This record gives sequence, C-alpha cells and structure tokens, in this order.
Amino acid sequence: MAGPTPIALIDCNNFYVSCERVFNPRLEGVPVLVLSNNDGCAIARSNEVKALGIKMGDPAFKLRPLIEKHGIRVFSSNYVLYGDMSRRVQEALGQFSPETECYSIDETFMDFGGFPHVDLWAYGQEMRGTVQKWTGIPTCVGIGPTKTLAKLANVVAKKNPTFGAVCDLMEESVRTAVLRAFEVSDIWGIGRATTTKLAGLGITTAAQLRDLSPKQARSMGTVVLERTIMELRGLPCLALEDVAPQRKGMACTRSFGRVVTSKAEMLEAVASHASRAGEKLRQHGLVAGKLTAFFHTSPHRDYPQHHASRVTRLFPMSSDTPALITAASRCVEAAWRQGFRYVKAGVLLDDLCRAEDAPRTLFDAPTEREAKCMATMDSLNARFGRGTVSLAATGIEKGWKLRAEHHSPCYTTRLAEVPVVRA
DNA sequence: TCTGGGGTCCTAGGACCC
DNA sequence: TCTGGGGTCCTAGGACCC
Repeated sequence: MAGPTPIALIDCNNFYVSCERVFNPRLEGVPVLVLSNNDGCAIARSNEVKALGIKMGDPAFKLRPLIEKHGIRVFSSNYVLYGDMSRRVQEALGQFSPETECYSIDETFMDFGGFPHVDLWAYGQEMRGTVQKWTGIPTCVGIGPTKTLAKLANVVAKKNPTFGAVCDLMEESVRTAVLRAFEVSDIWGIGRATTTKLAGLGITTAAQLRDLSPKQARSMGTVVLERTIMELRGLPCLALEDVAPQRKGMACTRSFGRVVTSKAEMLEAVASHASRAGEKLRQHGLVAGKLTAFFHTSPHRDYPQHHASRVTRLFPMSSDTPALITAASRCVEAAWRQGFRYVKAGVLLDDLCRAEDAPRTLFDAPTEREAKCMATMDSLNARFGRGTVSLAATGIEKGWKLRAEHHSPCYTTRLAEVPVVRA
C-alpha cells in the first residue's frame, strides 16, 4: 500500500527584497527594507535587517534612527515588479509537478506524489536551482504529508541551516524530533489569540499540540484548530486547490497621504477607489451585487474617533464605473460626519459572480453601451498608463493620494524602465 | 508629521418560518 | 409563576493568513 502523498511548499526568501536585489546587485549583503503602501511600515526585510531586530509591521517613522545608523536601503513596495517576478517563478515551477497551487505571491504548494522512486530532498534542490537560475530568486522547500506539515517544514528549512534549505518531514521519526523543537505560535493557522489559549493549557510546542485531543481542541477553539491537529498528525484535512476557487469579495482601500477633513475630498477619494474596483471587476470578468464604502480616523491618535461604513445593494449587479461611483457616493453622503480627521477610506465589493452568470432584470437592457464605454476606457488606460482616462468624480488634484518616495523602477513591465547593460 | 492592503473561513445570534 | 422544537438564512465580528 502506498504511503501518504508528499506535499511540497516552496517559498521565496524575503521575496520583495530578493526582487529588488535581482535588478540591483549592489543590494546583496547589505540591509534592505521594503515598506508598505504609503511608506507606512516594514513588510519585507533582508536577513541583515531581521538581525537588527526590525519586525514585520514596525512603523517606518520609528525605524528612522536605525535606518540612518546602519545605512539600511529602503524601498517603497513595487507590486508591479513583484507580481511579474512571481509569475516567472510559477513558470519555472510548472515542470516539477502537474499539480500546483499558487498559495500567495511568494509561495506554491505542489503535489509530489506519483514519483515514488525520486529522492525528494534532491528533487527539492533541483527545483530551487532552476528557480534561482531562471529568475534569480532564492527559495526554501518544505515537504510533508499534509499542507500544515509542509508549511512547518518550510519554516524549519529557512531557520535551520543544517537542512540545506530543503526539509523533508515524510519520515515519522524526523517529524517527531522537529515538532518537539517547534514553537506552537509558528504553526500555520495558530495566531496570537490561540497561542494564548494554548499556553493556558501548558501547550507551547507543535508536538504537544499534535497530542492534544481533537475533542478538547474543538471545545476551546473551532473546527480550524481541530483540523490543524489532524494535519500535524499527518492526516490531510486541507486539499491542494489546483484550480483557484471563485473569489467572493474584493477590496480597494487606501490610507491617505495626509489627513482628509472635507466631504468633497472624501467623495473624490471614495470615487477613485470605486473606479479602481470597477477596473478590477472587469479585468476578472466579474460583477458585484453589494458595495460597502467606509472611512475612518486614525486609531493611533488621540483625536476623536469615528468609523463610518454604509452598505448598498447593486441592482442590477454591475461592474460599471459610473454605477459603482454613484452607489459609493450615496454611501459617503449618508455616513458623512463633519469635524473628524480621516486617514483612510475604501470600497468593498461582495456577492461577486461572473458577468455572464449574473441574473437578468427587466430593466438592464442598456448595459451594452455602458460596457463598450468601460472597455474603451480600460484599453486606453492599459495602453497609455493608469489614469489616462478617468471620471471627473475621482478628482483632478488628488492631494490626499499616498506617498511612495522610494519606488524602484518597473524593470520587467515598463519598456522605459528595462535595465540597460553597458559594455 | 509619521502605523498597509487584500483576502478567507468560522461562529454566534437575530429574524423568520412551520 | 411556568410559553416548543427545529429548521434556514443572513450578518457582524473575530481570527488568521500573506
């Protein structure tokens, strides 16, 4: 009888930092930090930066002294570049398994079943080598009988150099030894709240959690915790999803580059988010049935706080920018309260479905003309750059737009920014 | 001065029904 | 004194992830 199917997780090391380094080799060996949108906080750190004690999510303004002292190279996040590099990594991985699940921008689950005579550790190394050669991105590989164990193995491969960047936990005895030394808070699916609860039971290692009775887990947590325990025991509860499921919601939200206090500016900002949301819907061939607009003050400040949010149905379901802007503006008008210092706003879309599956109504006959108009706008913006054509409601000045002061070039997707090699 | 953005899943509780 | 039992559907909020 065949054993359990090995699942591999390949994860790019410090992905955003590695992307910047591919095109700027001088960043090799020096501390590099990538900031979130609005240059707000740390979201990717080179090993040198991690060694300085800088944590994920640390606010940038608090890091300024460290940045200067250690000459940390700082970048605004460049999602166009990272997205394109991710696509290239995926392409390189395709040849190593017929079944892969692109789990996030820098992680892929792969079914390693079906080649039982292959040394999985060596196979993992070969895969890493190929990705490195094709894209310049360094990776680590974790292998185990379940997704949770593959994730865990990947963390071990990253942290513990003795594994040589590939950690295979298919062997029960190796697994037990590793689980005993693995902190429960580092397990996939165990966050802060659960860690605290488990600590109350004296559970601090992965091995202890594995040995907790699923019944007890169910009573103190949820079915999610119960599944994690089964997965730690090597019994798969989470399937490899090689076809991406239909997405259920979509969000376009941004912090402002500065505080917003006027309704006129809020209407502009929310109209802009609605406009981007429309573009995203059309890109995916989707329509939405529900729209939420929200805005709020900064929870980190002492000012009077206000969180505003309104939901509205879209009927008929739509991806039409003017329709979304109208709905979003109504929400803002209804929720607006003067006298607060707002720092963030957004538009959320729910009840998504494919445009062709949307229920018809008696009154949505004229959509063809609108669809044509949107298609024309999208193609102009694709050809000449985002924002070439936009609705007046989204504003002209956009003084509230976010900051990005350390942006690297779009090396791989914008012709004018392709790197030039001089002889 | 200054703290991201975009997702998923699960549960409890209310409304409603027979 | 003393007010059923069992469904469904929906939503808000929590927890977690990258």
